[in-house]
Amino acid sequence: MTTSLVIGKRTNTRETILDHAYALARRDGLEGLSIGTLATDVGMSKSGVFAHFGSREDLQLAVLDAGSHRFMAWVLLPALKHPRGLPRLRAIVANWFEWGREHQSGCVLLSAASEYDGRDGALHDGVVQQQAGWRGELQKAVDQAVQEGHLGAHTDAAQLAFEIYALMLGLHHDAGLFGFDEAGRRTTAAFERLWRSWQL
Amino acid sequence: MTTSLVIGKRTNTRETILDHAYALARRDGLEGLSIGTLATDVGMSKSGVFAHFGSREDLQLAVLDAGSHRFMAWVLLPALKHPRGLPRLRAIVANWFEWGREHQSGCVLLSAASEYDGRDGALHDGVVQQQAGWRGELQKAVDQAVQEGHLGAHTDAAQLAFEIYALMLGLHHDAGLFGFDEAGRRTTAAFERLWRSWQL
DNA sequence: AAATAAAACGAACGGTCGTGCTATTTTTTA
DNA sequence: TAAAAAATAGCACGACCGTTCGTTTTATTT
Repeated sequence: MTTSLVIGKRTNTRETILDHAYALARRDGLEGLSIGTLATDVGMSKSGVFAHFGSREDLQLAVLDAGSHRFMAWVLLPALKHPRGLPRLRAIVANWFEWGREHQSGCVLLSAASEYDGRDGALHDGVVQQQAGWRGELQKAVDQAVQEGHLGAHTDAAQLAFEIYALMLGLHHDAGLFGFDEAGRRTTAAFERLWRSWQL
Repeated sequence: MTTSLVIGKRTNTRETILDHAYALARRDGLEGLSIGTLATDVGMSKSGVFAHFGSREDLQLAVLDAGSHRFMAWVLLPALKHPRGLPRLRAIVANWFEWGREHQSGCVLLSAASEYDGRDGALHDGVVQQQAGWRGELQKAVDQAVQEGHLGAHTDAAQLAFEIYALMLGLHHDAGLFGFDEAGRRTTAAFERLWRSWQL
């Protein structure tokens, strides 16, 4: 009677652990994530959880990776159904905005960026790689909008990507401290001005 | 033979401790600040340091306050020598930019904002109060620029303050991850566009 | 059903954490 | 200079940290 899921038990509980770890890291950051708390939360023993990752750092890296995948699945993938150019770019921003609403009580990727920007090590490298990758995707979307003629041919894609990112940082910041509603209004207004100023 | 500094020994060493604590918190955040490490760093016993604050939370609050004062002394105060309006506003931004250069390896206020935005307690309240206060100062400077006729009368001061803040978040973010030089260029370019678009 | 492999547990390790407490040293006051 | 007060050190506490290891349970294979 071999039920034998193709995924295997190991992969399965590992996924469960990562779910809980991701949730905990949203509140306390990757640096605040402890194996003991995580084990209690997931209903396992400390050593049982530990065995799945081999070290705390590997756990943190796995959570970072999980966060990256979730972000892409939420923000980038759905936007690919929209036509290349400005429609897709605006879809990315809209999805990102909703991601911000969902994660106003803490985003793993963003807190990781500020936790590890100053030091070195595997986590720093992972964060830089993740951030550079996402910035690249964003820049690519801008580039396509230029190619499609939706933005001026002289547009500096890296510059616009930076400004888009800065506005989303403003959204997360203000949403976390002062509430999402007002932060969302300000961000929306800023984006309207942004599109207008780059379309000419 | 009473040398008797007016400041008193207590205030004096407390200031020394806060200096070291501030430096440590720049790298590890307020949450990563530990009394043992701090005591070693300042060359005192753990309990000796502890006695100056009564609790770790009070120490963290004191460091937050110290950071706030340093920021104001660096960014706002020197700008007050410039004439009200756009000159002073631009001076604020310029000083803030230089503050960013100096603090690219971690800013206590900014990391505190992302550390405590999600939870509650005295530190959360302190961070919100500090951030709201600074945003208020920024908004006031914008308001004055409107009154002086340097910005259009229809200018939404809170909106412009938000966008200025967002760009500085972008600067800190990119400087920490990708280096200050490119981040500084992008931020400068973004500000040029920003001033132009609000001056009309 | 028996043998084998995988997974989770439980206890313990050396460390560090924040925090009390009492003693000792240093500074200030008289 | 002696007495009073303030500042610091030293030590211990319970709790939690990441990690290791041997045992026990669970799942897979023969």
